[in-house]
Amino acid sequence: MSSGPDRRLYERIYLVVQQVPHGAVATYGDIAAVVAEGCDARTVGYALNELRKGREDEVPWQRIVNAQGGISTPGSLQREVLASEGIPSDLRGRIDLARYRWPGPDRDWAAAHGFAVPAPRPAEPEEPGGQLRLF
DNA sequence: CGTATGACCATGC
DNA sequence: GGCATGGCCATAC
Repeated sequence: MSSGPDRRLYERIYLVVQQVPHGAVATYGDIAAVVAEGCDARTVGYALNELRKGREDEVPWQRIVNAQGGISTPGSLQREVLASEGIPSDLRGRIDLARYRWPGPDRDWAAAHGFAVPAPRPAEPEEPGGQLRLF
């Protein structure tokens, strides 16, 4: 069964992206791990690219960044919007994932929508050398 | 149906 | 740390 959902896959990707709250970011790989059905990081980027045709305001595409905390979209729009949401980027244009990364979808929500919830990974080590957290 | 492309990622040098 | 390569999966032609 479930053979060949085409654009349905995109809708599922959008659904997961919509779970990323204001003030947080997720990586393409994070989204793919939740969708997990014939979906990988690249497919997520492919799906989000389709949003540029008029659905930008339906899905918080700006909260999706690459695995290095960098912005993969051209221009500075995404970085500006994230900054307005309280997510700063350093001089290299990278976001502190250890601090702003979305922990994943709510377990009940995921189960209700048939998504697999990947096991929570051990907290990533913050930058050694005295990275001072503000809290 | 083979080839090329893409808002990716992990690995190796 | 940066650059090159392979792998990954879905679409377009």
